[in-house]
Amino acid sequence: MDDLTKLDGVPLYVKIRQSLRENILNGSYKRGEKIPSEEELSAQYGVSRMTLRHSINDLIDEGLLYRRQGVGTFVAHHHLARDHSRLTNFFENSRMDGLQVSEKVLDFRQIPAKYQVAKALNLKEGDPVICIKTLRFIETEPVTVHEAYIPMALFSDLLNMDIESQSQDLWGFYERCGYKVKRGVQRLEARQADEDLADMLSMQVGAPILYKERTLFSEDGTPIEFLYCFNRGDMYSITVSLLR
Amino acid sequence: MDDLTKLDGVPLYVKIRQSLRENILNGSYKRGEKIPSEEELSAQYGVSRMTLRHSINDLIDEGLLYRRQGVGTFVAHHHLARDHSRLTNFFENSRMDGLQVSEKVLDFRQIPAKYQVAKALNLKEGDPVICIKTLRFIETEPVTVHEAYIPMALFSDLLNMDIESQSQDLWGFYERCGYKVKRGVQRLEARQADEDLADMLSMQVGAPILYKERTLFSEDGTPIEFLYCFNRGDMYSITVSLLR
DNA sequence: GAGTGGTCTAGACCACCCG
DNA sequence: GGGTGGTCTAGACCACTCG
Repeated sequence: MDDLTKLDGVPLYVKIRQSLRENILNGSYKRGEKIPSEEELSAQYGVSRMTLRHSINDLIDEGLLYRRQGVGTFVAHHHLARDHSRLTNFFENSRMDGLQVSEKVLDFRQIPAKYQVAKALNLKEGDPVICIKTLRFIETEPVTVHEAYIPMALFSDLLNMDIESQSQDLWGFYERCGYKVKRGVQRLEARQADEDLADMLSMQVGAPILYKERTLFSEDGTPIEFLYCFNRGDMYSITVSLLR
Repeated sequence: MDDLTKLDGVPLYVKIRQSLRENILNGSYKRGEKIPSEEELSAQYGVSRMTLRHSINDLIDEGLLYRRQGVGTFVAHHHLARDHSRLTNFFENSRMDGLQVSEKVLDFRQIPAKYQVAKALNLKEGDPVICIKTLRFIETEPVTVHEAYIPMALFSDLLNMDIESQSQDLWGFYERCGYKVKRGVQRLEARQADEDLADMLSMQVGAPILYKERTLFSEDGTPIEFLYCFNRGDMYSITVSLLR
């Protein structure tokens, strides 16, 4: 039993979680039905009940299972698409949908932080930040103007690099600097295109824009990036899933 | 030790979690700093390490702490506002901000489900649903047209009730019927007001609308409600926080 | 090597739900 | 009363990080 852990370095609760997930997804455990009790399953997998509960807790967090005290553990009726409960980035998202995406760098330089940027990044007004402004395309159509600000104090290396090679994988760059993206807070508004935006996004002045402000944080809570994002209303929607 | 559990019925890990949370929020444990090791803390609280880890895991989920294997457990630098990572409803939200909110019922009747509604609620096209359409006001300003559909099969009781008394607490009504709101998936778009919307929301035709579609689910994954929501762009924004 | 978190055990008693 | 999940223990060994 413990041998299994040691052989491949994969914890038992991860293997059991995977096994249970397969049973749920392939229908061995049917939607709405009770799965075997924790005692039964721990005997079946040859582990202690605590270990088995670790696996089940993970699957409950994913929304695949739910518990009713004194009754049992059940398969949820509806399985939420996992993608939408997670923070993802534009290029990941679009490429998963099989779309051709590209971008053009409009601006890239160090500037002093304005009030809102400084506040979001936990800096003082005027502290140095790097501004990366890009225009993003899906299949040759311009869809998004993207204006990101990152603290110079954390990411000054970027100025010595070729921005064209980094701009499509900023999150990877952050991670290589020791700041892995873990959480984000975003605010969404409906706006209208002004002349500049209309021009860049090939739309009419006054056409709807899905406006997004977002701050990204690493696991330790350091603000990594503050972003303004202007999305063509007719080409772009945002899906999120939330817990009560 | 166990006495504590029995006296008031509050589990130890909940008490310890609360104690740790207080130490973090009042600054006894400072942002970015290491808290005592798990062994130390479990001795301090007089519990086993597994119980202590239960408390810490909860605080990590909340974003207050993070772990680094082989190093220690640390207080996160930034504490996300908890409100925004959770599904909340209009009246809760606005009243917490101290605003006067009200609503007018525009439509309330049983109809056959159209394709999109049926699909979201896991019904067949034409299955009976209840439509509740309302206009919502903040401080006498109309801000939202709200069009909810709920399965007749689950909530037929509503037809015998006074909708005016229930419409501001639909989630409470769902819960009293045995379906507690637990998860939701929403999709957001920027649109423009057509003549009807412009009229209802006292705005000009073509003005920006933050459009939202949302499906609510109970813990067991049953779809409870499907919603179309048209929000005045100049009065309404939506904030969400997400995990990577 | 010392200290830390990651995993795991083999039990135990309790609270809850249902027939 | 019997079955279920909820909580808890007192250890153990491992993997990782750092000085």
